[in-house]
Amino acid sequence: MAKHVSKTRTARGPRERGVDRVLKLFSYLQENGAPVRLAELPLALDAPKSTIYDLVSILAEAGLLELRGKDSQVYFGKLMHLYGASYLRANDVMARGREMVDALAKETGETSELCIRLRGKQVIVHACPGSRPLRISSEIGSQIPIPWTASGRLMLSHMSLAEIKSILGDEDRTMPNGAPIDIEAFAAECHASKNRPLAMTVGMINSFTQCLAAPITNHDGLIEATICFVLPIDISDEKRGELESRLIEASRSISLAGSRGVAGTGERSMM
Amino acid sequence: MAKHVSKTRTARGPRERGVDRVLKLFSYLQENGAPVRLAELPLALDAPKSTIYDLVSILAEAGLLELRGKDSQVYFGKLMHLYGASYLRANDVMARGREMVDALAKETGETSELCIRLRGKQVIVHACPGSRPLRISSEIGSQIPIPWTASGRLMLSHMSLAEIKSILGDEDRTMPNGAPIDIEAFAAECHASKNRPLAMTVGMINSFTQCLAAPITNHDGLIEATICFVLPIDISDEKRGELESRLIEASRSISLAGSRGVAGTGERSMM
DNA sequence: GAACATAGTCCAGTATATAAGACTATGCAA
DNA sequence: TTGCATAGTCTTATATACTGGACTATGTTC
Repeated sequence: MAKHVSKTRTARGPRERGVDRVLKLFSYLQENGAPVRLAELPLALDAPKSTIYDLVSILAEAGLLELRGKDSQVYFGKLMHLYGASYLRANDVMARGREMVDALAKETGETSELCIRLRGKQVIVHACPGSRPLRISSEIGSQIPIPWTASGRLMLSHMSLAEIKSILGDEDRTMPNGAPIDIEAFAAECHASKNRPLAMTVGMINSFTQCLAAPITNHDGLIEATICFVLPIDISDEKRGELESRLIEASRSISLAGSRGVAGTGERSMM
Repeated sequence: MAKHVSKTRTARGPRERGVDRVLKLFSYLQENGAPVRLAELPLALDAPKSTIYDLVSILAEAGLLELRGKDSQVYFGKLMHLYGASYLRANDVMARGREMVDALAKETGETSELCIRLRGKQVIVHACPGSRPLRISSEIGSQIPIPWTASGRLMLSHMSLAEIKSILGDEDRTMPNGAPIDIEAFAAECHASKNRPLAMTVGMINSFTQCLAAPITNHDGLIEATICFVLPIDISDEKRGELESRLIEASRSISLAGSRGVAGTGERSMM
């Protein structure tokens, strides 16, 4: 009894669920970053032609996708934008995070980013390039494994070892240099960053940048996102000190949980 | 052989497709405008509990929805926002439309809106309230039947009678006062507004506002959206003249089709 | 405590969505 | 023309997603 073979979403049977195909389709479009020919999708997604044509026509009719031109370029549609905007409206945290990124970049001249976590990946949802002659910029929407970043550690700091294991896919368990991570040690690092107002990565992804990150918490005190500076590695200590305190201040001001000393011990009370 | 009972998406069998349930779920969340208790959804959507719990958990895991709090409030998730932002990035027309709305509102002090069409409805995707003491504002995301607006007529101007019939649902075929519309006459009105640089509705939705709308076209010359002013009905002719020309200028500047001299009078024949 | 209400989980049967693949359509080249 | 390649449509079968409904869990009222 109770085999539960396919509890995971990754099950690969002879048939796959429509919803799952849709999720993969969205993900592929996002990854691709630009419209894709409809005829190309079945191959790209390793899915039957009939299924894809069917689903795309449903989604396009609904407005979540859009078909354009005579070669049927497929991409996200207006409805997706509308829903995305609704998300923002309901999430002061995220909306204010975006504004803060713009403000910080303008004020300090440094590249600023707003990051979230999706499963075992960190995603840049908003960024504003700094005014340095040599711009350090990352593509919006680009995803990197959580263990590669300090801000990722912040975002996992409240999770148990088991939870951390469950969200990290196989491909998220190696470092940029290819070395496999030690999960237990990694989880310990995450827990160590709990309640820290700031995290920092030096030269982890590439050798000429460092990253300062601060957590943004929602009303439940959970870390929903991080706000970051991406800096050249040779910045002066003085300058960095300034940026650090500015970032902490920023993250306090947009976080909703009472960072009022209690920090986490609150009654939950839920508005 | 070939009955095709259910070519339409509206088919109501004993079972309904997962994708369709998902679309309705999204639509309901959007309509509701705020998080909804998970337990409430099966009733609201007239769907089986098991199905909804299943789908929501998939979508939440993926990040398209988010579950919050101990009473499981459901709403759009971060991934939706990310995809919506991708849509914007790929659509200069739409992105610039939003900026223009903000600029117009600031410059003229009048309420400005960006509208699109979804099936037979017009949707406000972006708005910026004016600076009048008595603000005229509409909810972002609110939907009204196409025939109620002038900007709706613009958005249908390129469609055949048959197409117009096919996109208008039953509920889109009555006027605000309850009178049914005459489709043929309505289609003629749409066609009449083809290539017009401006459309105008006076007191159609309520008796104290008028609406000026101008089309925004994409690279294919199709009308993707409209940009509008919502004005009090008693505005002076002089002021209105100013706003009209400003709006036309704005729509020209963000439209992508070659408004290069040809500007409406060119080929294209049409009536 | 018992009685009830509200939330959420789990399981097995069957209506049907997915998938395979034949088919049509279009374009391009020899 | 024929041959080949790429796009898209349509139909049938069967693996399974959706469903109904029983079940557990939690909270509230008497």
